[in-house]
Amino acid sequence: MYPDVERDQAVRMAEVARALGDPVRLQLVDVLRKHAGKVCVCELVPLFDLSQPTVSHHLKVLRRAGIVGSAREGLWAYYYVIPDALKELSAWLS
Amino acid sequence: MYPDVERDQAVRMAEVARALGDPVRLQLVDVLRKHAGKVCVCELVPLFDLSQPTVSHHLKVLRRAGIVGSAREGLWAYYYVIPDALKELSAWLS
DNA sequence: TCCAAAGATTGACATCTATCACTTCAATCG
DNA sequence: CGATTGAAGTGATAGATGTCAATCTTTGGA
Repeated sequence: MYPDVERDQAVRMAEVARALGDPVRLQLVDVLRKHAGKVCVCELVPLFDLSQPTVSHHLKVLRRAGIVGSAREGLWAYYYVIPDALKELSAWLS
Repeated sequence: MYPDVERDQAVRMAEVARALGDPVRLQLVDVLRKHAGKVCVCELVPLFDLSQPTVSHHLKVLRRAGIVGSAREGLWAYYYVIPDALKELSAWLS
């Protein structure tokens, strides 16, 4: 009925969707996007009623999915949304 | 730093994203969308290297997330994408 | 050199998930 | 009615996930 032109693409997009499939991670991305720059972890943690390691874990999931990147500056770690990381999924959804 | 204007919205969108966070389910939605009408389960099952109950399970997940609907017609069950089900997430991603 | 602070990692735990074989349910047709 | 067929439900199981307390690592300052 249908050739699987989509298999690899589906795997990639599902990976991104799964990473966004948690309210905390979706809000993290939302904050990072709205700030249009890098945000310190120390600012992100107080936004949630979660321990620091848990927030760190969610950021790691987002990083693994290629949605965010991080940069250390001194004691602090800054996170930012990787441009175009959401593009493929966004285009498919539209 | 940021008021949680997004909490409920984030929960809703994350629910949709999580449902799309599996390659099989994403492909199911893709097929249903492209057919722009209802598709019989008996046509969906052979598209995947999965048992019929597993495909049925994935369709149930999509139904619970409000992404697809179903209609029985005689022996057959037809599934279709619910219009606007992906709208909120799509708009946020854009 | 030693301490304090930011953030990541680890270990543990309970819960959820994807999958299948098996069974059940519902509807059509002899 | 009885048999057949499409599809959903059940039970089981291996693996993933979200969370925290405790620990480790790295960096900057006293």
